[in-house]
Order: sequence, then C-alpha cells, then structure tokens
Amino acid sequence: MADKQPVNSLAEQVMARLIADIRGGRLAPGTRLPTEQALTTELGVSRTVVREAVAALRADGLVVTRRGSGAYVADPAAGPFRIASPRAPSLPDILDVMELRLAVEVEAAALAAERASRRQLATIRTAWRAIDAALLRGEGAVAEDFAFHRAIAEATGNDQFPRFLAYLGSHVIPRQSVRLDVDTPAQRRLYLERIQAEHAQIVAAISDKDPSEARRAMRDHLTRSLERYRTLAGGIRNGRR
Amino acid sequence: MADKQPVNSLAEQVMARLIADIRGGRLAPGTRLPTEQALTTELGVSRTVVREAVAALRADGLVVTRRGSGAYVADPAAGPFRIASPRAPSLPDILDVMELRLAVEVEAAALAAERASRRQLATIRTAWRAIDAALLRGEGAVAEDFAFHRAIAEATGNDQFPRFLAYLGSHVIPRQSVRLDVDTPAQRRLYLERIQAEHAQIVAAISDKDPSEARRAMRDHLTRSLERYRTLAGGIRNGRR
DNA sequence: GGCGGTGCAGTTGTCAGACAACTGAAGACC
DNA sequence: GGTCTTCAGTTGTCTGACAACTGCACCGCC
Repeated sequence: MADKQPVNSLAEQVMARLIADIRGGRLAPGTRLPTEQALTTELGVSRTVVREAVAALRADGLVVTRRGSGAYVADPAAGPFRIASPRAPSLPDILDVMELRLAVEVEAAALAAERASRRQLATIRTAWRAIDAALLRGEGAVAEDFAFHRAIAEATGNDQFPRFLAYLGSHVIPRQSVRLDVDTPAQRRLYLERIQAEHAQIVAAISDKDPSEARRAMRDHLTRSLERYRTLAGGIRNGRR
Repeated sequence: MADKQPVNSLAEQVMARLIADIRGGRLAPGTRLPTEQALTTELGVSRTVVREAVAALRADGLVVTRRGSGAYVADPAAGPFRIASPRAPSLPDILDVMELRLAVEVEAAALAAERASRRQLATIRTAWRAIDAALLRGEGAVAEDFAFHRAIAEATGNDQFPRFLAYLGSHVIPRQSVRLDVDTPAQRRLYLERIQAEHAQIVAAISDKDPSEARRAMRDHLTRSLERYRTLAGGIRNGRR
C-alpha cells in the first residue's frame, strides 16, 4: 500500500513507452511513428488505447497527426515546461524553484523600474497598501503579497514575466502560510512588518525609475525569504556546494 | 486559404469546449465534470470522441479521472507552463522570451560562481573551448554556444535552471543562425569572436568564484545579444515604454 | 437503534468491428 | 511525357459490448 500509482491505465503505459521512444531519440522529430494498427499488435492492446495515448501526446505537443497520412513526431520545442517532481515536492525542490523565482523577479523589478507606466505604478502602490490593510486587520497577507509581486511583473510590459510568475507562484506560495503558523502572533506581526519595509524599498526604487536599486531591493527581499526557508531545511541539505 | 485550421477534429472541438468551461469558471476545481454519456448526448458526438478529449485534458493536467467515479477538474496549479503564442511567434515575442532568459541566466552565472564544483568548472571550460574550435574551423557555433550556457546552468546545482533553459532555448536559439546569414563571412567572424571574448569574462568570473562579476559579465553578454535583436525589430516595436 | 456486510446502479477503462474521410502513390489513359 | 483515376493504407468517428471499480442504499445482524 506504499506506492499508490502502479501505472493505472494501459493508455498511460503506451504513452510512457512512446514518450520514451521520442525523448530517447529512437523516434526523431519529423519521422512518422508506427501506425495505430502496428502499435496494437506490437503492444498487445486495442486501438482505443493506442488512440487515447496518441491523443495525450498530441495534447502535450509531442506529436501531430495528419488524417490519412499518419502521426509524426513534432518539433521538441513545442513541448511544455513543467516543474520537476510534480508529486510530493520536497523542501529542497521548493528551494530550487524559489531560486528560479528570485532570478525572474529581480529582473522584473529592474524592468518595471525602467518601463512602468503611471497606471502600472499606481497598481503596484495599491497592491502594497492592500498588504498594509491586511496587516492592520491582523491577518496574513499571502494573497495580497502575491498580487503585489504580480503587479510588478506586469509593469515590465513583458507578458512572459507575469505568466511565468503565476505558474511558479502556484507551486511555491501555498507553503508560506504553513510556515507562519509556527510563530507566535507577536513574532508573526514583526515578521510581516519587516517584509513590508522591504516592499517599501522596492516600491520606492521603481517609483524613482532606478533599475539597479530595484534589483538590489528585490534581491534582498527574496534572498532573506530564501534564507528563512533554508534554515528550515536545516539538516536536510546544509551546504550544497 | 488563409486560415488552415478549420478546427479539424470533433475531439478538438469537445476539448476546446471543456477547456472553456474550466478556465471560464463554469467548472470549478474539484468539481466533477459531466459523465461521458452526458457529454455524448449533450454534444451529439460518440463516446470515443469524448474519451479522446478527456484524455487530452488529462495529459494537460487539467483534469484527473477516477475509474468508477468520474472525471474531476484538477487544481489549476498542476497545469504546465507554455511560452505564449506557440504558433507563429513574432519577433517581439522572441524578445520577450529572451528577456526572461536573460533574467534566469544572469542568476545562474552568479550561482555557478558560488557553487560550481571543479568538475563542473572543467565542463564549462571545455564547452568554451569547443566554441573556439568551431570558430577556428570557420563554422557557426550555435550548438556549442548552447552547450556552454547549459554547462553554466548545470553548475548551479539547481536542476530547475538547466531544465528551464533547455525549454526556453528550444524557442529562442534556432533563430540565431538565421540572423548570422545576413552578414558577410568577415563580419560574421568578427561578431563571433567578440561573443567569445564576452564568454571569456564569464568563465573567468565563475572560476574566480566572484558572483557579482559573473552577473555583470553575463548581463553584458545577453544584453548586447538582446540589443542586436532589438535593432532588428526596428520599426516594429521601437520604444516599448 | 447502531453497525457492518452485500448487492446494485452508475462510471470509467478496454475490446472489437465497422464505416467515413482523407492521403499518397502506383497505374491507366491520352 | 504528362495528366487522371483508382486503390490500398491511415486516421477519425460511430456503435455495441464487457470488465473493473466506486459510491450508496438496502438489509440483516447484534
């Protein structure tokens, strides 16, 4: 009863097999993969199963099908990006993702400082005040914090930044609230206020249109956050180097 | 003949319909979506089509199915990240992706400077020399250049960096070779040698375990590359701010 | 009444066979 | 030689059936 996924469906097995063939290079991009009938006889499954596996691969962008002609291995560039180890992400995994997030956000802050329109700047300030408001109400401000960071990403004018951040955020942010619960309310309040002070520096730098200062402030902010997690990890992964 | 995709298959239509229902909020996360039979009667298609559409959705991580129970809308966090506009990426799109790449690579260089093992350092130097060798042979060095950047990403010790870079790279790198063809061989050689000089600074900084210098060198390198593209874009998108 | 076991309707997973729509190429025709 | 037709092969869709499993109501037992 330890492992819960004994490869449930046949379709998944076939899919795994085909993915292995593609990623392993046995099926080069552009080549036609075996016909459905060939796969049914070779793998000993029904055509339904094969078709479902191929449909899944097509959804992942790994193959394209042409009716009457066959299914072809797509350009590998078409595949999506997934955070590694979607099941049971360990704390080291989360730290890795947070480092990636730091990289993107630091640059986002700088670009925002260069490019933010007045309207975008106002949105950032509003999001910042919303965190204040939540703190005054004595609440956590996870959602508000996320909105603040997203506002900065949107101010870059580059749609890739908010999109990627939203993707990363959905993997990282939820754990933060867990961490806060271990503190006493007083500690927690102090912690949140310090974070808000860091936020203030970021807002100031962006308002001043000072990219390098925005970079420094955002890096400080996220590095501290990262360090807090790293001490949590503690013995699990002490020195990586 | 302008548009070539008149929504080929029924399965795709059903899939689009379901995606719209999910993203539109009509099917909240965790709720069960209609049974296959309900969908067949409602949409007037066979169960085969419905099953294929659901299989595609499951491959995209939008739904999970439980045999004997039903299909459920998955947590949106499970979905993969895709670069926007997979079809016909325009030059501004590429610039956006390159900015994202810059953000990640600058930080990767710094982390590599902090953490690279001797073995990883050696790999980086080898990759760098491979570029030299290709240049001496009078060839372009697109693959070697990519390997060089990947070696740095791997030296971070954080698996997310090389993974993400590989994903981005497959979207950005291929175009570089196109650009080079417009120059004369002499210009081209000069250009490649200058790039190699920039690479040398990066290698030196990482060898010296100097993160901030590594950041600067990598930022310079990629910013120049970005600028070259931006001038190409020219009138298309001149001032973004 | 409470509680555990049993059976059943409902649902997804798989199989089998058939036909429609389309492709690519070989062969027929001029 | 060039064009047209035909045809085997392939994917897309439909239909019907059965297996495997789930959730729940029902029933008997204590």
